[in-house]
Amino acid sequence: MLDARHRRRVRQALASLLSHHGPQGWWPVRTERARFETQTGERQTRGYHPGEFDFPRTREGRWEIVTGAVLTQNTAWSNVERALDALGAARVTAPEAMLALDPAGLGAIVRPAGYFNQKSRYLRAVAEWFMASDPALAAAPRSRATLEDVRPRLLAVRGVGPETADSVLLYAYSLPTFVIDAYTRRVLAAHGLADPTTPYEELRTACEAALDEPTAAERVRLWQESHAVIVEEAKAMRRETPAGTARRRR
DNA sequence: AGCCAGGCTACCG
DNA sequence: CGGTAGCATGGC
Repeated sequence: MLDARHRRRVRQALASLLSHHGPQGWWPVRTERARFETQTGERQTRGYHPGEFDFPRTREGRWEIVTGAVLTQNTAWSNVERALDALGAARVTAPEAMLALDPAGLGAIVRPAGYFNQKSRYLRAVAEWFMASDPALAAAPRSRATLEDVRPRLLAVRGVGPETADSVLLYAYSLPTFVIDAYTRRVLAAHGLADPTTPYEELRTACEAALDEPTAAERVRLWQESHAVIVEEAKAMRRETPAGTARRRR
């Protein structure tokens, strides 16, 4: 997995996925994209911004990514959208607004995303982190040093594990870290590139080594797009072999 | 009718 | 360390 030949195969597989699926424009930031649409008159749904890498542009957008990253834990994105809609309808779109509610009240709003008792507690915990950390982080250099400073402290927040942390750092703050999730493991395994049980940190450093780029900005763009096309590919794989059909052949 | 979904915590040996 | 139960809704 870590030798030069495997790194090359990972890079080739990613290049193929990138050209096959095309620009993705992750992470979807619905509120900001809506504002952008009105300004330009473009019609683009669901907040994705393919080919543009300067999102999110606002505190509200960064917080929406944090919220979505927590809500999507082991949960279909369609259910997360329902919960985000409910938060918007209730005007609970800032960390301060979530902390102003009691946990049960917040849980009632995010109910469609499932695990709502846990997730309302997680959201309140990460709201505290966000209010304390976002001002400096938004202005910090998008460097490995910034990443290594903030990542352990984000991981210390209740409800934030490695995938949630890396999604926030990569997509809300454009920091150079690679997101490993169930999709990543499935796609790598399908290409015979990694054992899906490989520990998180090991997979992350391996993917980062395989998909290195000359500059920090290019690295972040590649890693943002890579995770997005891995998700597309994994969903395509699922459509071709739905659960229950001959996954286990012989 | 089940099985599954972009995890994480707590607890066990 | 590796393994597992519990958490919950909506789609197929």
